Amino acid sequence: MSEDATARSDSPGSPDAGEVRLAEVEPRWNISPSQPVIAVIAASGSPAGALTRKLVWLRWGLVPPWAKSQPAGRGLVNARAETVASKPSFRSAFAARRCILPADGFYEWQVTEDVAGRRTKNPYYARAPGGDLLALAAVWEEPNGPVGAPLGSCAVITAPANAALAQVHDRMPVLLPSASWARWLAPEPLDEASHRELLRPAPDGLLVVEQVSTEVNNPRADGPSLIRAAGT
DNA sequence: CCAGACGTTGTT
DNA sequence: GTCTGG
DNA sequence: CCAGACGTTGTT
DNA sequence: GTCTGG
Repeated sequence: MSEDATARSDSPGSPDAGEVRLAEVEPRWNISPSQPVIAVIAASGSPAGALTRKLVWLRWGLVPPWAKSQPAGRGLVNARAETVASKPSFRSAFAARRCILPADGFYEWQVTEDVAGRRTKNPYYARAPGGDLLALAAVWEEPNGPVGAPLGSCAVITAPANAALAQVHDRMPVLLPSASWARWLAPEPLDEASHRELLRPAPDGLLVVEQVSTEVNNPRADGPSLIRAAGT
């Protein structure tokens, strides 16, 4: 699966790499792993009970804190809601560095086999019916190496697909309702009850899911036409 | 004890 | 850093 | 996530 | 098949 979200994203400038300057953000329609995404995190030093937030650029593909630097691969793109609290790669991030990736929607791929046994990958775009931004739950890490990796990194948390998406794929990103944003972003461990309450599949009816052109299968393709429903 | 993995998705 | 496997 | 590349010595 | 790049 992939949360190739249509967050508004662009390459950060060298100075202030992690700082988001909204006026310079360009819209994106095909964000894939390894690329910068905009994340909402708790501002450091915000007092408990008076959380302040800030926007930062993170690279999609979490690099665990014990890794010396950016690994060869793409990093850890997803973390399962069922295991994110205990896996060594995510445990510390889940305890102290939860974040939200704002996105207008996300893609999921339906893999099917035709009669000849060939696999086809058909993309679907999921979004809120009213056009509201979605809040994708994620965890993040600070950059590890001394120099060379200016951005932090993040992994999207997934849960079992809800009914709206189950026909397309068996997993989906965890989507957080606004009422839970503050609790999710607070930089301290989540109690077990909150963990179970927040990290579950989105309610059915939250999303409209439409098939889109396989044009989006090319990671270099971008533009508003990618989210146009197929056949329209 | 030390060495080596540490993640997911999807595919076989 | 921490857990798992040998 | 998907798409596309994947390699070196030595020869033309 | 597997890795890299986007």
